[in-house]
Amino acid sequence: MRKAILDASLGLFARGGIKAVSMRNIAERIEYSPGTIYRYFDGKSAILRELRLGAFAEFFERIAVHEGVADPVERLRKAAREYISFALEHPEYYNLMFNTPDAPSVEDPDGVYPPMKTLRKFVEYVEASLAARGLPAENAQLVTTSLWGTLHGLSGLLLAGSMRMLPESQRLDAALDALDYALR
Amino acid sequence: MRKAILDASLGLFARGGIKAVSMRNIAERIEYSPGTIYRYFDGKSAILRELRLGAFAEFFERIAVHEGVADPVERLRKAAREYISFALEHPEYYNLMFNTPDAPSVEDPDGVYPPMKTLRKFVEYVEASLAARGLPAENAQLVTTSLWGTLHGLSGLLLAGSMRMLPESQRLDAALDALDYALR
Amino acid sequence: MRKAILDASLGLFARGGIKAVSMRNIAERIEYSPGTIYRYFDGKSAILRELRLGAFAEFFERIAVHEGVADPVERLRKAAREYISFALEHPEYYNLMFNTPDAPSVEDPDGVYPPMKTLRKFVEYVEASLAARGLPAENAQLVTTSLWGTLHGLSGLLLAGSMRMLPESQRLDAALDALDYALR
Amino acid sequence: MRKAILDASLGLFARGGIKAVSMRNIAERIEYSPGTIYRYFDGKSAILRELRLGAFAEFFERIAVHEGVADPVERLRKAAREYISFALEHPEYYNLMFNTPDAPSVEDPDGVYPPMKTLRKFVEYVEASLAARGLPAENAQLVTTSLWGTLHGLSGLLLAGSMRMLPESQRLDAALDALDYALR
DNA sequence: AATGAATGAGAGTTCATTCAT
DNA sequence: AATGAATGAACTCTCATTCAT
Repeated sequence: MRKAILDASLGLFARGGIKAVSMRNIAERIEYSPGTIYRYFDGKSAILRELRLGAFAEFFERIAVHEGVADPVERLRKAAREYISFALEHPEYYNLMFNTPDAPSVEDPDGVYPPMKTLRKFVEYVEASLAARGLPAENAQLVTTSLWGTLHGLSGLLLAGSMRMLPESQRLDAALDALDYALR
Repeated sequence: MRKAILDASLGLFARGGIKAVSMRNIAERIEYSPGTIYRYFDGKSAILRELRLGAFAEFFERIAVHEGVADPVERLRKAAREYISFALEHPEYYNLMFNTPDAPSVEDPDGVYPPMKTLRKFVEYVEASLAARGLPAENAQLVTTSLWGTLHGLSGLLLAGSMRMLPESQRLDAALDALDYALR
Repeated sequence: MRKAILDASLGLFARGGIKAVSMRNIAERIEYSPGTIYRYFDGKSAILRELRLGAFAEFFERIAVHEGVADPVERLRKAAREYISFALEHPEYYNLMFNTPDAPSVEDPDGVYPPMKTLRKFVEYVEASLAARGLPAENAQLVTTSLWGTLHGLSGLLLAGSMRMLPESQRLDAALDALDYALR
Repeated sequence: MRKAILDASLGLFARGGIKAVSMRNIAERIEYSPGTIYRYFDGKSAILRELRLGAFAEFFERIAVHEGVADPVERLRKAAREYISFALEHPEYYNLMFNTPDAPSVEDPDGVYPPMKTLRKFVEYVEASLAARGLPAENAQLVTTSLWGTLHGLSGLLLAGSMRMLPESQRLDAALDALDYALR
């Protein structure tokens, strides 16, 4: 039931952005009265918070899905592609995580901003990749920041339709090529 | 007078995000009545549209400021740094351009999404840089996409405070290092 | 127009207590939309505040109406009777002043709780009365407190219907006799 | 169990006035569901009614506690002081009895407004006091009304903070002095 | 005996917009 | 050119109450 509310909220968000997520709209979608929602959530903020937490969790799962790949470089490359794939497949999640200025901030139990978990995973992969190539580990942070910025930027551009200099069919490939390029 | 309205709107946006930009608030700031604004703009959307167009224009100016630099590589590097500087110095412009999902979309007279103009400038710089290094021009589009993504991503991360894994004092340097790294 | 709003509010208060004073009800009474009220008042609190201030002012006027009476004792006696008359004639004012726990507190420009003004007038009258009888002025404060308490108490009892031990016709007289008694 | 509900309600009333007494809040305090309360009471009004009846009963007990005092005048004086003490020690009861306009009216089984019982006790004490001083009993009603009014008024003023013309430390003494004064 | 689910009404407030003057 | 007045819809949230289980 909390699930139904969250689903409805997510659906509204996907269609009309954060402005479309109102208690009234949610209530209408789930075909309950507005007041009922307050049995399951403390208020609008609580809903958005949970939604964002869920998005971050889902995101992390997707990034870590190639954990088992043996070759560190390949593992990193797959994780990076997964990042972009996720953004394209779940634009509503991605926007909710990174492009919703008005959303209430969320902190996980450690008081850490949620994407940190994913970021640390990337650092780990980068370190392994550097080691595999016999490069010094000291640059791991730097390389990860660069990569992370590239991933975030490409995703943002793809989602915002800011890559319209390219025909639609080529956009994803272009982004992935750019990514490979950034990865050397 | 249109200017006054736009200034007021921008000020409101800077302080409280898009939610703070209301006709009432604008009217109060310029010390006119709400209705008066409609003499100069068709409505709230028109104001935001113009504001965004102005932001894109300003943005382009800043990026092109190093046009006169002789060394193509240095020119590119300076433009790239200018990108990030602009985002940090004018977060309200940057957010209005790229991080305001609810804002009405703007197209310039050619029906082109405004950042394209800036993007093309980058392509130009990249091509010159590649040529200067004796590299084939065919990769220019690709390199630019990668660079653009990185710039957009790093700016977004800096503005959103998503680089909290680093102490504040190091964030900008880290981003610039990552940028240099991406530029080789 | 502010007047119309205040009148409507007072009417609602008189009929149904503070709970009946809602923005919606006021709007309905004045036959305007709820939003319109906000052109004239900052909100519900502002309305209630003004209403209370008006009540206190009206109250003071009534108490001071016998200012010109020459005999100090008679002047005091008349003021005291006026107190009770006011409470009975304008129960909505009296209740708004003294029996509306949820009402927002009001302070006059000097930061003084408004009934103080009336209270000081009573002190003045009491002092004059004591002097007229050759009694020491040092007891003025004490006598006034006693008298004020009696007036407040009798008014409260009359308004709350707590004097039902007496037939209705005798209540006011009984209270006034009690008052005279208290005044010696 | 009814007790638990009433206790919870009283606690809520004490903290936040009548607005804080909601079925939801009560349910939360007793750690039952809102619906359960309806097994024990017909609704919110029934709870408040019972609460008020209890308050009046408690009040009466306190007033009558000096029943055994031999000297009639002293007995009356003690009862009067008890009145004010009770109001100060149990403001929640006192306010519920006399200063809660929205509360449902209560009538005891004889169809009598509950404070009548206490009032009659006062009449009794006053009559005895008059007799002890050799004064005619016919004035008893009158004297009692005056005294009752004074007690009610002083209590109300003390509770409402309307005696701010005096420093806090002196307020109670001033009220008691005024009371003694009224009692001659 | 108790719950959990749900409702419908109502609260205060803000908004973009219109329009006669 | 500008205002002041007004609207109607939207917003989040709380409430007393009911009722099948």
